[in-house]
Amino acid sequence: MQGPPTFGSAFLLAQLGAHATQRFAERVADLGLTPPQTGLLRAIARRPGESQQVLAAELGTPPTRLVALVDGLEQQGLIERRRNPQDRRLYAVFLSDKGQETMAELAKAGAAHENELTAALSTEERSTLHELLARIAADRGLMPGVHPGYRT
Amino acid sequence: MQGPPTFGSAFLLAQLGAHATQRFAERVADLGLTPPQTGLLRAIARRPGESQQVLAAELGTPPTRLVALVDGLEQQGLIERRRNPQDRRLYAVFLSDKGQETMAELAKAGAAHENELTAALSTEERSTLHELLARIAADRGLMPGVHPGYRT
DNA sequence: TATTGTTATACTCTATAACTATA
DNA sequence: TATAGTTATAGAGTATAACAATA
Repeated sequence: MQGPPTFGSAFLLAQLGAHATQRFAERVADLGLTPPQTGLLRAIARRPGESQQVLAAELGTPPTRLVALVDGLEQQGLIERRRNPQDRRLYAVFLSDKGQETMAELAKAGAAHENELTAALSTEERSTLHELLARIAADRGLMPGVHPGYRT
Repeated sequence: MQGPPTFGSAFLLAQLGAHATQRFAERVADLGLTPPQTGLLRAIARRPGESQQVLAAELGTPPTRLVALVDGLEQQGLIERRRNPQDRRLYAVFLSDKGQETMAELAKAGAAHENELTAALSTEERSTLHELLARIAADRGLMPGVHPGYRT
């Protein structure tokens, strides 16, 4: 008998997703970061100079939550808040040089994480997996690169 | 250029895993349950009459956390605590008739969840995905059916 | 003295609402 | 009056430690 497996792909996705999140958290903790902070850092790197409101909207998180995240990154000297002279209510958020370096380290950590997680698969199987996962993510309406953990 | 994709399979797994968890939580909320409660209910169905200590060990969660979970299921009349006459410190935990019915509804919800999540894939692609995910889960040392969310 | 289950407590993460300063 | 950012507060969810009953 084949039929639907006892633990289907939906459960495996939830299980592996939680595992992946946990392992990633351990890796970035070595850099002094939390997973939400890394997502924000990437967003700032992609669109430097945006206001906190724009960043919050892009990540799909309440602006209040962003304050603490930005605070943490700023205290570590990874980003800079600069007042916008045209409209002094706004900050423009930028990566510092140290932030750029951290981004490079994050890329390394991400690659190591990717390799560890897919170690059981051949090169061809890895690309098959990636294609299937990307198709599901698109079908389910998930934004590329935006983790649902931010969502309101 | 091919190379490593910007958002690799590790990120897609985390993203899809969080999405799957969220959707599943919405579905079981209709049955008045939380995801951790459904995991416990399944564990009790698989091994009826075990003590809370054994159940906690099986799920990999602190025994103190199990108390609230068991309380919730008991208050809904889905399970029964029965004192063990040989050792009156222990409870033996069983599914009630209503609990059996809820298990059947959970199976239906799980199947609908599975179909929704893999809607973008053909039958053959679904089995390919399942095989690859199961291989990764085994390689990463994940227990079949045990969600890392329980882990200490 | 050890073990099962429980309660009390604290900590983390996040959201909601109220506030300030600028416009 | 409206908007950007902030602070205060409260609510989940979970872990750790202390406790009562039984062995």
